[in-house]
Amino acid sequence: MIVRTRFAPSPTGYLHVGGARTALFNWLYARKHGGHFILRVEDTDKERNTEEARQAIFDGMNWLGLAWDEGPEKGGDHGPYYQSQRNEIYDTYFEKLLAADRLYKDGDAYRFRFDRKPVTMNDLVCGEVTIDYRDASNTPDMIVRRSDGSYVFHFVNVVDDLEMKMSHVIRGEDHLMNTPKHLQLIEALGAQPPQYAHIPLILNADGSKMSKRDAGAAVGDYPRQGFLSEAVVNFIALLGWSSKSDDEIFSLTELIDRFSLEGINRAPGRFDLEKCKWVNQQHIAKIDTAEFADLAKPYVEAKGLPITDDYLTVITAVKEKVRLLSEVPDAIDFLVTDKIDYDPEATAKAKGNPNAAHIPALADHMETLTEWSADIAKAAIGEVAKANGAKPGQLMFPTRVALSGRAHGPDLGDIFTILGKERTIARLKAFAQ
RNA sequence: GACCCGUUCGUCUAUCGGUUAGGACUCCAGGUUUUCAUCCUGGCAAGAAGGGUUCGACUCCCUUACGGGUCGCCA
Repeated sequence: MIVRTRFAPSPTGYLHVGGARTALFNWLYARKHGGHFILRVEDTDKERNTEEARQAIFDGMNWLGLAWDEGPEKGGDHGPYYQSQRNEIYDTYFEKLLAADRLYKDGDAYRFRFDRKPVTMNDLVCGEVTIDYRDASNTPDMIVRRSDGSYVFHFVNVVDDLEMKMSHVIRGEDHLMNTPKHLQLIEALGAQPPQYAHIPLILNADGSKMSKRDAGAAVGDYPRQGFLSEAVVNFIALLGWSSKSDDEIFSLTELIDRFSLEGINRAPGRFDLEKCKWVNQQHIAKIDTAEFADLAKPYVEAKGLPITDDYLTVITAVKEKVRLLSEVPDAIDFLVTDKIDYDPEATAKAKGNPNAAHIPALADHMETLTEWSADIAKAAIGEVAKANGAKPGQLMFPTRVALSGRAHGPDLGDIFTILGKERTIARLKAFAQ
């Protein structure tokens, strides 16, 4: 059997992390088993569909790196991949149900007559679940065709999964109660159902239901916030799935290698932005400097900062200091421009430090230097400190604040190297004033 | 309300009857870094409650509580 999975969003809003994770799990499962991953657009709700939403979903999928083997912009043997273009196919299946005497009119609409019996599904995540369809009050016959002649979700979704030869349907738990309906439809059509796996939903940090407006909900916000796509993929994979090992940082290919449906959890998970940032930091640490420099460049330019000749050196100095790409501009601004925002708290602390009194002496000493390097400049601190009966380390904090205006930042040696002798001395003198 | 799924540190999770209940994020304390960060070490912190079954239960069963989902001519 060839594994075929799909992601079937309706273009009515931006790509949500829950949807992204559903797409990811389907994609991973297909890749893991050498199968095919299909993208199908469920645009049967003409009222709510928008082109912007469709584009946002495609953009989100592309950014996450979840390429589809069949679908819009790609083609395939089971198209068209927009449900709005598949009406003739649905008509055929509708006729089949009609011929089987499973439909009856309700006004101008058509309802599907359920078999009044217990329906058991064998979910790959939830296990055996039985819904008793003898209780009609709980399971009223469902509309499959509206009075305007259009078909509803349950019907087209089932027809397409059959027509597109899906082997596995991995979807959100919000569909669990829909599955027996779909099973009934498939049985009435005399077809074999795919295997189902229902994954738990994603909640906000406080346990409330995550909606489109909540922080972290829209995949489209992540690039803007400075997340690496692979980190986001890594994080959402970990929300509701476990590799059953102590490892947590995975590349896309490592995820494919480790993924299995057995590792999916049953309880809904809460979205923890702090951990997501930590995962991002770990991924930043893993990529090489040149790639990091390229990724950070748009953020630097967006803030109006110049890309200096020594940009790579500057970037190297802060690579381990940031968790998000968007933090890069603030981390390097004092290195690539001469405008320094002196943090009041750090400045007060530095000025209050008795060793700050030696800053002018340090500047004077540095002016006598004929050569300049990180080591030479650091040695200068050592000498000035010793001459004044202080430890070198004690002079480093005031120096750091004098040069950067803040308490945290790159290695002092890196700062010396990037600023050079003249700018270093100028800043020391300015600070001492 | 009915039906379905679930419940291990604050959060994400490991454990598939026998463990001092392990790891990660966060937080705290040390150490490395002459500075910042990284990093390393240590610490705080959990089986919702009550009944069973069993020599033995976080693990299996029941009840209750709590959380989530579904009950559309939305998807």
